Amino acid sequence: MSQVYIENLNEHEGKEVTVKGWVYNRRSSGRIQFVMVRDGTGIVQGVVVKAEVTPDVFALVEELTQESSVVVKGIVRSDDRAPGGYELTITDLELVQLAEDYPITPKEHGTEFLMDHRHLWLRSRRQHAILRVRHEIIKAIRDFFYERDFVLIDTPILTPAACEGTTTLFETDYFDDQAFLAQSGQLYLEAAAMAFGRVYCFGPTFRAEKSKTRRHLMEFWMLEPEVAYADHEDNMRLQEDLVSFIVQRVLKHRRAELQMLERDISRLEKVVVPFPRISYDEAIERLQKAGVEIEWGADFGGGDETILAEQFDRPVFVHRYPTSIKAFYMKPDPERPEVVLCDDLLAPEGYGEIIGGSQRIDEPELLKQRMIEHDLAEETYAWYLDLRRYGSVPHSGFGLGLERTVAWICGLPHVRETIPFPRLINRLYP
RNA sequence: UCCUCGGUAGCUCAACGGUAGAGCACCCGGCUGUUAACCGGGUGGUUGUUGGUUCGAAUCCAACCCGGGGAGCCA
Repeated sequence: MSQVYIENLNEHEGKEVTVKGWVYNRRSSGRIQFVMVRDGTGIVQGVVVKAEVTPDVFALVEELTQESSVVVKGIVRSDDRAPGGYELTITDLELVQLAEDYPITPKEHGTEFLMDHRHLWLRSRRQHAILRVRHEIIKAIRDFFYERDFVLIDTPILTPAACEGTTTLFETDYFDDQAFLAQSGQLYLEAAAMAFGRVYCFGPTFRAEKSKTRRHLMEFWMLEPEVAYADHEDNMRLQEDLVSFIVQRVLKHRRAELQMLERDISRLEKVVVPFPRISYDEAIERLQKAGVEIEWGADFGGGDETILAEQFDRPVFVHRYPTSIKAFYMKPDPERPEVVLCDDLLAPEGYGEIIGGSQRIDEPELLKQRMIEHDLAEETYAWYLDLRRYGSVPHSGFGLGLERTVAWICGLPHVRETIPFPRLINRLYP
């Protein structure tokens, strides 16, 4: 008799199976005991009746502590009284290890305590639901780009210099030289786009900003596609296609997890193309109309983004920001050089910016000029300028923050639960 | 870095100038269908740290440490 996973128990009704897992909780009532067993795929209630097992097994079950590891034999029965619809009438139980007092009890805990025990917190149902949605989103992203014949290009994590000069980088020693942890793969990806046409990278990204908000991690995962010969409009279409594809996929495959998280699914069902597009100019007008004191030329704060996003029922593009507040590589609008061909995609319900994208400068002279303006060392970026010397073409790309996307789709108030081991400003443990 | 809220039992919290408490966890006992089971009993405290005010401080004051939320910055 081989191991059966709890998520497949319905295929074994009436049969005796072996489940290998951990004790989630235990209740007793004299001559009958209920042991909740989880195995990573689900939770099932085991019923131990004193008259139906050996005295040794019954006594052993009485000793079981939360999270003790056990191998359970039992008969699968359908029962309306059981959480999940199926339960296991236990015939035998083998203790693998008796767990010490488990810190995370079935009662409430504070965030600090749970974060200190993140390695154990991952065993809880809520964390399972979130991380399975994350898993589904990652799979959706990879499928989306595979189906569209993009090539995955892994960009380096150790880099010699900043991508966008303003951001703080984690510094490290590189054989007595200086190196930084990558804050973006974009520049390398532009090189790859000139080689392969349609490419993307998807990996960890590091920012040493002393940010302390619900939207920031020091280490987060970013998806960055880059497409040769794509202009700003093509870029936004790719973004909305991707985001709606991700949402549809999660709705299709992870509905149970969303329900466990008590996510308002109707809000997600509205996320279909096309997404509304408003210019930065229009966004400023909308904010001023809403009573926000903001002038043309200023960047938006988190609150401003929320006000804008609340005016729509699906993610909204804000495009053509002032050149002065955006990155050096963004291409100015030929008809209005004071703005660049860029876009931010703001998620609904106050989740803020999940994508930032732009068409890139393809003229060598302008790019060189911008790099001088931004005090970027020419020798460090010589290779990047080469891309404009040898067959330069219009091209565009964007970056999608995975954790913000997971937080939005799951309806979580904070990004820290969207990654297995979050790196926050004051947390490097566990 | 700044603003704001908080730190009391292993955990979640109460007591807000006058003997430091409850629920859960844990230990003992009871219960044949429990659903964060329930019922009875028990163990468990340098009230974040240091100093001050007071007859008396968890409580009031100051500094510091740690954490939550927010700002800036960004995905």
